[in-house]
Amino acid sequence: MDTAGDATRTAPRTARARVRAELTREIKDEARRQLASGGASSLSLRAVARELGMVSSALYRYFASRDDLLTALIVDAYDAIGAAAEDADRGRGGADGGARWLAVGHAIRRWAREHPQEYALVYGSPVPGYRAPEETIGPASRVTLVLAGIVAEAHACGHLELQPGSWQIATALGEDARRIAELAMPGVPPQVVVRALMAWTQLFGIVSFELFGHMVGVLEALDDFFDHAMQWTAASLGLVPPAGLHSSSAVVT
Amino acid sequence: MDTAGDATRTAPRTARARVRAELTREIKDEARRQLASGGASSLSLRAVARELGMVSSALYRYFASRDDLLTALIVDAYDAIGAAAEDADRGRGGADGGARWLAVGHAIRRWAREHPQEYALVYGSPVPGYRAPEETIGPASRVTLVLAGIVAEAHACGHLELQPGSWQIATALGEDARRIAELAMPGVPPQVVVRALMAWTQLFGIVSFELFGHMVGVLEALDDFFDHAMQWTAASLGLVPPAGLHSSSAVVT
DNA sequence: TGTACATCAGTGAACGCGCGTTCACTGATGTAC
DNA sequence: TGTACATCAGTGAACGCGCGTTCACTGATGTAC
Repeated sequence: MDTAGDATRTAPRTARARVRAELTREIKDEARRQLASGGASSLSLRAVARELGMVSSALYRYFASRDDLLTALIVDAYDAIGAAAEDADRGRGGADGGARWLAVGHAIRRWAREHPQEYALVYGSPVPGYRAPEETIGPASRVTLVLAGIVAEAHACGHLELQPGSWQIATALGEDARRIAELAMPGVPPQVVVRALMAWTQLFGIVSFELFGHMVGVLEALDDFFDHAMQWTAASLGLVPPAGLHSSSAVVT
Repeated sequence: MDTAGDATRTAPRTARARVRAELTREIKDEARRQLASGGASSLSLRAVARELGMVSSALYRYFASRDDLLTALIVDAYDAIGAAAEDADRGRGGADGGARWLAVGHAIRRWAREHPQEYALVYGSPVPGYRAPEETIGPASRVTLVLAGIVAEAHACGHLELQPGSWQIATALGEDARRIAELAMPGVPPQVVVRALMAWTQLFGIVSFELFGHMVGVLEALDDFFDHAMQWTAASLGLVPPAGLHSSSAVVT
């Protein structure tokens, strides 16, 4: 929602700038296409240039090196998955933490299944010889902040039902939890923060196992399993009263 | 525990065969070393040969192709992680499911941290252009069977404390669970099987996030967090009475 | 509105490199009698 | 124990390929006056 003035100031002014923005996009699109059919290590500047009808050296007007192009793709992937999570959560502010948790979880999984190589680029094995620069940190945390926000808001509204049972937390872990709470889930007690971290790793653990082939021959009802796991983690976080979960068809993908 | 006759029949008889076995091992060792410093895609037959003082074509006496060598490394990695799990569980048969679960979980994580690139080879993004042949299936399931065995034996001994609360399971998921129970955890009810699948993905989800860099700047007390998560999943499986878990120092890595 | 200059995009050739795999070969090791 | 032949390991040259990156260049687009 920019003002007209801001829009014209950030939008490309000259024809040259417009063409440049367009071609930058086309290069990334073609690179993504190559990513989809062969993974990060088979992404080649020459092949991208060839496919776009350019000479390979021309790409250096747009990206300083192959690693720069890779970084742009990584940032885009983080941004895309973050946006998918934000979109799924938009307009659901406040009340029903359980429904929000399920909606965001399913949105993350859906994006991952639709973009398996981009998912692998950011959540798979690190690309050998590639060091992620700092500019990836912000986009990387978007999706995590959506999940944390759900817990934080449920807590702020007093909707978090704390689980019974005293689970002691080791000192160092407790400090981490307090730090994380301050950053992303203000006021949320350490026990819940730790449980949120478990839910976070649970979610991505399932999605990664699915996409990386470890469920083949093991599980077939992948949708059901994921939904079940999301309901379980929602309950373990206190986003939902444990007795209230019976049907797995509450949220349909 | 072979008989002497079997041993002599399977052991290399001639000098040639002994040298061949030795060199095969050396090739894989060197390949592993290259894996450790650059990932699967930077594994090169020529570089391996160079390092061993051979000519590159000589490797084709030992492995029919680069993919064949990669397959051997994958099988070895699965076998190594499976053996690590089995070793940690050896001699603990029967009684204390919680302790076994923790010991095996920590052993898996320890192996992964000591062999990050081998872990990434099997649990990270699939190697582009490489299709895992059937011979990897057996070794791949070793580690999983150890975990399943702990749950199965706890159940068989009547030590499994079923969690309260009725969690309905979708039909298709229930069928998967029954099939898995038959294969790996006979007699274990579907609810527990599903919870075991969640514990399984939770475990590898944490290890992968750790090794692939997603905990950097988030969590520092990685040991504590993993131990906490393992205790939590053990309790959720009923391997341990929920009230019995207080200290996280029960199992030391 | 028109000119002079600066900026930029894209070209094409080249550098230097490493890769997987094949093939005809030499010489050593193993086997059968 | 000794000889004749078969098997195998390793060599070295070659094929054909693709890659990232640099560089001097041409011609088009934009800017300042």
